[in-house]
Amino acid sequence: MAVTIKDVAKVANVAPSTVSRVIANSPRISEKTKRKVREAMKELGYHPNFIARSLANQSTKVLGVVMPGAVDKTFQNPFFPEVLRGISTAAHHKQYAIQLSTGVTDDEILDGVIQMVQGKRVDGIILLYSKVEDKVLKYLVKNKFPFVVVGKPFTHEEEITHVDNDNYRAAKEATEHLIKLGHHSIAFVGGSVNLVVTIDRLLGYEKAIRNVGIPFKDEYIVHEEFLKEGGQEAIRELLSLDEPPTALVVADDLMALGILNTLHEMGISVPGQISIVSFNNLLLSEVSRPPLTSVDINIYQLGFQATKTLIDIVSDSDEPIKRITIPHKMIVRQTCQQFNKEMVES
Amino acid sequence: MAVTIKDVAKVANVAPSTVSRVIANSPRISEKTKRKVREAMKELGYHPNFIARSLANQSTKVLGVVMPGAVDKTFQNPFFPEVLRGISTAAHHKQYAIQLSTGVTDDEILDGVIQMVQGKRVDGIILLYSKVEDKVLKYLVKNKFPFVVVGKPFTHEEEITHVDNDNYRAAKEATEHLIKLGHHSIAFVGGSVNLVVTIDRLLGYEKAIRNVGIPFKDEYIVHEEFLKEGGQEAIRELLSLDEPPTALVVADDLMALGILNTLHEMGISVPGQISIVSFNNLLLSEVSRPPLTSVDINIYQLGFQATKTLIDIVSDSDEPIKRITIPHKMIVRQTCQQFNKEMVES
DNA sequence: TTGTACGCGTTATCAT
DNA sequence: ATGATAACGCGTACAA
Repeated sequence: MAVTIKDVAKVANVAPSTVSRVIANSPRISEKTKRKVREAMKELGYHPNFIARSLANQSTKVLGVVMPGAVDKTFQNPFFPEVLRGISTAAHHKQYAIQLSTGVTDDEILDGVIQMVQGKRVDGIILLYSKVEDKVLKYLVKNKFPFVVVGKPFTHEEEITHVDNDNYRAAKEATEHLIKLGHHSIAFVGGSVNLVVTIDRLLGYEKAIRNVGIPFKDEYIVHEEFLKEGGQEAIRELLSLDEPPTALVVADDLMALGILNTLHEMGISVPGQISIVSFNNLLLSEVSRPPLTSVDINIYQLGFQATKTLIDIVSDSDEPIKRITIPHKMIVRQTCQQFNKEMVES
Repeated sequence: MAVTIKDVAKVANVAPSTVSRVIANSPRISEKTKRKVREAMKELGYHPNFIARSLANQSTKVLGVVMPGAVDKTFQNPFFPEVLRGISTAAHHKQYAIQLSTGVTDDEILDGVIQMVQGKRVDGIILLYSKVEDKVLKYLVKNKFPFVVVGKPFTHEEEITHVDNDNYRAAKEATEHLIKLGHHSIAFVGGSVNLVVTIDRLLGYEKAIRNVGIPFKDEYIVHEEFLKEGGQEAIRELLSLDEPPTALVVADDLMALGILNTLHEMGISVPGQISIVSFNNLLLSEVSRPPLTSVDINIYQLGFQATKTLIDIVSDSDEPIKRITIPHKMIVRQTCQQFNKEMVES
């Protein structure tokens, strides 16, 4: 059996409670006994038992992180390691541990969350996605369990603490970038329509084109998963239109990569014949060919701030609701080019 | 305060211990009382408190996962989400939760592990990397704490349960593939020399070339981080040699991607002038240009089996030491080509 | 300043 | 088949 607070107490000739107070560094303990106790702790190699502490405290110092459905490939998106890095850093900083929850179906995920919450395994939860009509989110609100979402809640935005980019503006700017280059036929290739981020970016795109009098065409809107396989289908559909687009706003770098590939196979040059701007600025956007013009959304900060905020919430229950916006920045590389006539004629 | 076992006991008119037995589905409880108790549980919305259970059981039903140093970009390698997916699935399956540990420096990582172990936060640990002289590994062995490593331990291989590919053979086969295509000048671009996987693959490479009488040249061995920035340097060095290689064995797809890019910038065609075979078969190897010939190491299985094994170990302490080898498979795409004279003459 | 005693929610042992 | 009771290791109100 491991060494406990009682063993330390015996060696130091004090009561267990005194040892406990030394651990908490209570000011009501004399320096002398503190030293004595600390020596005993070191001598015995004492380490506090977190489980016991949690039970006594009703607090675990653990944060739950809920990932979206790990439907095989979605998960390979480097977005996740990157948020995790931000989360880890912030958590580690405040001595919190991270518990991960995944599942392939929505019910499995909800199940995991219920385990975490009801089982009192975690003090708070970080939701790594935001979609319409999400059961997990509903469950958390209903049970008044502390949580933050990375992304923007679909409804009750003002009542839920969340950390997000201004995706509306980001997409608007990205689209305007293309417009400034002379493009008029701009298509939008987004991820799942259930994701709020897709909705926001679509709205930003729409605003930008409407602002300059370009009509919004349904045929120019393609929704696919945030993945490369999706990209291939999407692009083929678009190019078969009577008036094919000369530029694309793509919701994710990985998807853009797939599109780049498809275009290459079709013998269409980027940015020669089609310009592309995408989102996330993943590592791989630098090494794609050509390197992607991509909106950096500061994924690390998304995770970091979400965690920091959640810790504030769990450690002070009347922390106000916050809406934190992480700045984005368009990184111009080589997938965009001035519009010219040959594009459509080729 | 949440509903406890006692509340249920009262409602069902039984003792708390009986409720506990019903939860464990003890055969020594009559079906009648079981029904009664279960009804009470449902009525009150009872959920067992995992923390309390852990304290009583001395077991948490949590597995710790230790990632390598999150030195900014290394982490973006999709390898990690993919192992995590395997780990999650296996863990979920057996009702285990996953606790993540990261840190940027080695000491920070060790620190996290010590917290997990001494704090009794986890029942066992999965090490997601294997490098020479690893303090974490040493710590775990010294404390006889249950763990498995994904990869091959540098020493005491027979005494440590681990799940790995046969990287030696995989690299040997990859190299032989190039040899069969007529290549004689084959370079090896590996990741950090401290990683055992790098060492194994290098040995496999060496064996393959020695087998056919090709001398091993130091100048043909380049070590860089498993990253794309690294790739760029590596390739420049190689091509400045008197007798530049006509083929490359590259330790990671992400790195290969960087190399592909660099070569393109230098006006060197792949596979026209240089052939490449790399490892991991990440999603992105399909969408690179040209698509990468890559050895699929079945990352998901690596995580899945490691977790399954670890659970076996923690639930039955005299489980024997195991060495599990996950099969690999070379996926031939378009980065390799028959050697011909023009390659060197161009 | 320090010690005593109880509670946190379970499980397990020993009775009955 | 079930109930009392004592752990598990720690925190804390209350007492001294």
